[in-house]
Amino acid sequence: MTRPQLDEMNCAIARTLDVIGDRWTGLILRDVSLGITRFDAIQRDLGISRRVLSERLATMVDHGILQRVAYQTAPARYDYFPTEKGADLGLVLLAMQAWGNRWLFDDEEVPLLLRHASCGNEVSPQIACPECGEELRPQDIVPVPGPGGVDDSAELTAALERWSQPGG
Amino acid sequence: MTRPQLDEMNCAIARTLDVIGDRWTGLILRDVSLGITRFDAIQRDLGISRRVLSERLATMVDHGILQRVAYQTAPARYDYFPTEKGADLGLVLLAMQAWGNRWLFDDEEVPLLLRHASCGNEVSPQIACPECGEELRPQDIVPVPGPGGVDDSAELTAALERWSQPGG
DNA sequence: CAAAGTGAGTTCCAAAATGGAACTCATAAG
DNA sequence: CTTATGAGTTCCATTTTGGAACTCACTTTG
Repeated sequence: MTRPQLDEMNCAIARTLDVIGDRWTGLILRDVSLGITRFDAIQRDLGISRRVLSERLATMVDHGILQRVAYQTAPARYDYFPTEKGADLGLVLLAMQAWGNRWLFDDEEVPLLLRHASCGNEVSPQIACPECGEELRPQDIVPVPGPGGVDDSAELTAALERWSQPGG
Repeated sequence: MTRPQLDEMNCAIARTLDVIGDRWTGLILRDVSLGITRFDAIQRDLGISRRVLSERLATMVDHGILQRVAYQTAPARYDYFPTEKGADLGLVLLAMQAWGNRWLFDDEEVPLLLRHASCGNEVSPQIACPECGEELRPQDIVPVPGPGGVDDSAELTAALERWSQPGG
């Protein structure tokens, strides 16, 4: 086993990390979403090695989160755009940005704010419960086994049982 | 420059990725949050190399997202718990889980659902605008420069200008 | 009392991933 | 004819990783 087989783990977080769990993929997606869509522009903006950028773009296309669109032929030149699947990762990026703004910058040093286009307000996104509308804090959430059954490790099984105990 | 200096980039996502941007940190935090709090238990659950786990736990403590608490001395043995800063990363993990459940599993194969404790419903978290309450989709958000000024790359400056143009 | 088990690491090596610079190839611009 | 642009690829030295074995301080089992 060379890289860990995260994509075969029975866990949505593990499989998601198989797609975006490295230092560059998230930043490439950010650039592409902001409109920095070409190889050289991304390379200059991030300072990433061309070798790694080339390989990352290819796996992102493989994973279906980016699409590669020629804007000219002879010589072939390309833009990269997020697919729907890739754009949907925007929520993950937003959550990272909100966390980074809160914990890694002083208030007056925050480099980029997020504005909700339809209401015009600056926002630090909160996750809300789509059922009751309340703010959803991580500590308000309990994990419950899904329909996919649980062929989990002994450790996880034990941990999940602890959640369903009274004191959980 | 050995590792890329993401933590010095003027970008909240980059700095956040400096903290959690690898294949293991998110999963370790998941385990610890679920109640798998000890070295050997995490190692068995994830199948991570002991060498890497040891190093990751140390940097997570350095970054202030985990705390290491002795539950016995002689020999010293430890639990790891999320700090407030670490627990706050839960939103990022929730967003990853929601994305993974949606895009990487068939409906009937989803291994773990999330239940909102106070309302009892299963949820796939949505990000909501705290100002107007509407669901916040990534495409509804425009980036605007924050108080920290922008000593950005030419690429990013150009991209941000494009956002504020009519067609943006 | 000896042997085996538990828990949290550390040490070592081979294999894989990375950064960075130089190179390629096609075409356009001066 | 020289330089520039854009999207890569090739090569090498350095880092990071996986994995197995080892350590050290007890505790439990027989």
